[in-house]
Amino acid sequence: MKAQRKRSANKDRLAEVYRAAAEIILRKGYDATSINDIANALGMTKAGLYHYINGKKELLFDIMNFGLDELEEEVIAPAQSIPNTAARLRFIIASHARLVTMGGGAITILVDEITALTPAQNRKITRRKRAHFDRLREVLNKLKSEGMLQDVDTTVATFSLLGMINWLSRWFKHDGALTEEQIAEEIANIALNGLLRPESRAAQRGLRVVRD
Amino acid sequence: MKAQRKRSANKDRLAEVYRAAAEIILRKGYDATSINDIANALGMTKAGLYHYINGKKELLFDIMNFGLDELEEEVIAPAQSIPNTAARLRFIIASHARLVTMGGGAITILVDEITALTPAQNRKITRRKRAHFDRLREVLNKLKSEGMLQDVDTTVATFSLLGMINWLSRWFKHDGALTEEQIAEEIANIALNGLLRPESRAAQRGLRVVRD
DNA sequence: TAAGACCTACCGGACGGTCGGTAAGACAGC
DNA sequence: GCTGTCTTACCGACCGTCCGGTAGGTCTTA
Repeated sequence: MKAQRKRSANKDRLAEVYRAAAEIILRKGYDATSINDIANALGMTKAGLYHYINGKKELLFDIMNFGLDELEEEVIAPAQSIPNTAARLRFIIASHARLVTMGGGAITILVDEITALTPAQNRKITRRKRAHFDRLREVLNKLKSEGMLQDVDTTVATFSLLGMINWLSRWFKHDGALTEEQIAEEIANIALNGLLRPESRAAQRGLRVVRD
Repeated sequence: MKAQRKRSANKDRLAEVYRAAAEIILRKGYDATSINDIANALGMTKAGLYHYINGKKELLFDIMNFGLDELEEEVIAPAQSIPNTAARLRFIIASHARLVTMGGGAITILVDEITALTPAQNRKITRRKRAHFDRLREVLNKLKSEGMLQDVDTTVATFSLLGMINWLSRWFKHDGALTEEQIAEEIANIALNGLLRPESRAAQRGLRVVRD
């Protein structure tokens, strides 16, 4: 029964469906997006759209997997060939940021609408996300063992990196002052070098202000 | 007709309503949370809950304003009394992070469910968010004029800071390895000092890997 | 002529919200 | 201290709307 075997003729239109659905879901959120919204955006009726998809949840699940495929293809795989660890980290940050800002690539983000999935789907996506997280943290651990990392917890650092990058989709506008390329570089700089100049760090370092 | 004049007897229960609603909305998202969900969590029926609220959107709007009040009270106001700019920035980052992780404080985050609001409500929340963003960027600009900032775009830097902090709510678990206090410090360190040791930056600096 | 790509029409259910109540208490007058 | 009035804090039943999903038909293309 499952619409598994999509032929090549079909495939182009199916990609359009994914692209349109991802764009709307990203903008309005999964729950607030109706099947009709997606169908209309494609110049179709709801029933027509059901010719291509097997349900709303499965559509979301497919799009998430598509986004994760993209991430592995465009960020992880090419990063493997960069021998220097610091340079590899920079590449991962910048290219992931580019994936978020570039048209369509923003799909990676809605990987976080996991609550809308069935438990089984949720588990699969969570596992893939977890694998990506671990790979990224592994890079930081390697840097640490090479003595190149500041004294930071690599788990918190990994989450912070992903936070910076994923938050991009909330504020980035294509007609803004900076290009996708410039923003990717800026984010990599901020993450790797921090905000303060090394010689200006005395003023805040060691200072802790705690509220009770 | 509007339920404006809530007496003090009423007020405690209203706070409970907000707290319960915020907790559920934060966990499941606004659209996926039904009025019934909130009512049940309070041991009430839907109609009973409507004794306290004037509608789902207005409930969300009230909670958002509550979160922003909290942010100004616990982060912005106390920061004013810190004269050193770098120390002030560190305090803002750490205390905002604490606000996100501490119980109930996570409310700040759902300020980002703005699409669910009416246009008028949306405008008001957006204005308050914008004001906060501007205040934060102003701190960075001041640091820049004092020559203490690295060569970064302060707009991108501000968004990145907020991204790191807000993303916290997605991964922080109260029973994790680090305390709220430790995580706040870690995030402040990462943001201010970056990931790489200053003397280890040559390997990646100036290196750009671009895909086409 | 058969399959693919759509459509119109419809269903069951969930949702936000409303309505007419009511139990329990506060408070006044006698 | 009893009675009648008013208010608060809720409830059960219900309504109209919209949503995800389906059944069955029609048009097009190879």
